[in-house]
Amino acid sequence: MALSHAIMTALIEDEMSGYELAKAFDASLGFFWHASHQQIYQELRKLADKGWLCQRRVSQRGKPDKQLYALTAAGRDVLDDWVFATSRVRESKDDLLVKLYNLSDNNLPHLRAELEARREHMMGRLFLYERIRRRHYADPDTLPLRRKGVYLALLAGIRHGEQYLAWCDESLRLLADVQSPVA
Amino acid sequence: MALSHAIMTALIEDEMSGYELAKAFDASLGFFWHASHQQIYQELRKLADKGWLCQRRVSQRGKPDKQLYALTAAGRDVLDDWVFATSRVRESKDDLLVKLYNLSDNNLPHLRAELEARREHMMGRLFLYERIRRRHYADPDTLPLRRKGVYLALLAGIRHGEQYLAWCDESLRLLADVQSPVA
DNA sequence: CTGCCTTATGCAAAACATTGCATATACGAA
DNA sequence: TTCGTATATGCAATGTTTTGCATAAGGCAG
Repeated sequence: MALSHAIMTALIEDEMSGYELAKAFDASLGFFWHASHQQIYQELRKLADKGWLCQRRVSQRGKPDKQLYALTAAGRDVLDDWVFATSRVRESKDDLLVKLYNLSDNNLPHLRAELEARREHMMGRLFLYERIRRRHYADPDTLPLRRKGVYLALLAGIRHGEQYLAWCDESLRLLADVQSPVA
Repeated sequence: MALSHAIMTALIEDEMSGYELAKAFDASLGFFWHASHQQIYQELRKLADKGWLCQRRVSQRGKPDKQLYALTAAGRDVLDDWVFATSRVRESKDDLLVKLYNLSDNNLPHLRAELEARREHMMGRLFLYERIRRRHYADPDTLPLRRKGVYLALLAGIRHGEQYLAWCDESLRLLADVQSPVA
C-alpha cells in the first residue's frame, strides 16, 4: 500500500533507475522503509503499467543499460492525494521484545548479547544520522519547506535512535546484576 | 517468521482460544506485534498441524464452543531455540515519515493535523502503559526474571512513546511559524 | 420481536515481502 | 587470467499480511 508511494516520493526530484533507487533507499528513505531490489524492480514495473511512472532506456559506456523511471503528472497526482489520506500507526514488530517475554536463566546471556549488539548497531546508525544532519540540516529554520519535512524524518530517526540506545543501556543495567543460577 | 513465536510466547503460561489470544495481543504483546484475528486463527492451525500446539474443544454455557490451544513440549523447544537465533532489526515503516518528504504549502495543514493526531494517539497509549507499569512493575529490581523481560518490553514502549511525543512537539514547533503562502 | 453488540471461528483472494537463483558487462587486484 | 566487486536487471516460489466476507449463538435495549 505504500512502498509504491515511497518510490514515487524518491522520484519527486530526479528520475532514477531501479539500481539507483535501491541505493537511495539504503541511504535515506530506507532508514524507515526498507525495500529489497527485487521489490523495487517489481514495483517499478507495476507503477509504469499504471502510468504513474514513465520509463526510458539509457545506454552507458562500460556498464549495462539502465532503465530510468520518472514521475508522470498522473503519478504526481496520486502521490499528492496519498499525502492527504489518513495513515494509521504501525507497530514496529521487533523480535527482541517478543524474545524478552521468554527471558530465563538459560537465555539470559544470549539476550544480553543481543541487547549489546542492538546497542552497537544503533550507535553506528546514529553516527551516520548525525553526519547527515550536520552536513545538510545544520540550520533547520532556514530550510525550504520540503527540506524541513525531510529534516523532520531524519530527526525522528535520530530521536528514536537516542532513545533506543538509552533503553538498551537501561535494560543491560537491570539485567547486569542478576545472579547466575547456582550450579 | 515470528508471529508464530509471538503466539507461542503468549501461550507459555496459559492455554487460550484464538479469540482470547486476539484480545491478549491487543492488551500486551500486540503493543509491539499487531495481529488480526484472521492471522491468529490461521497461524494457530498451522502450529497445531506442526505439533507445536495442542488443541481441545471446550463447550461453554451461553456462548459458542471454543478451541483452546496449549504449548506442547515440542513447541516449547522450538520457542527456546528461536530465542537463541539472532534477529535482525526491522525498520518501522511509518507512512507519516514518507509523507513528510512530500511537505509543501499545499499539504502543510494536513500534515500538521496528522502530527497532532499522532500526538494524541501516543498520549493515550502512554497513559495505558504507565497504568500497567504502576500496577504491575512498580519495583522492577525485585521481579522474577521472566517478568523483568516483560517489564523491559513495556519500558521500550514507554520510552518510545515519550520520545515520539517529544518529536511530534518539536515537529509542530518547527512547522508552526511557517508562513502560509500569500494569496 | 427486532436490531445491535459480544463471543467465537473461519474461507478466499489479493497484496505485499522474502529468499534463492540467474544473467551480463566491466574494472581492478592477485 | 581468474577472482572478486560493482553495476544492472530480472524470474519463480514461497511466505506473510491484509481485506472483505460469512456464519452462528446469546444477551440486552428499545
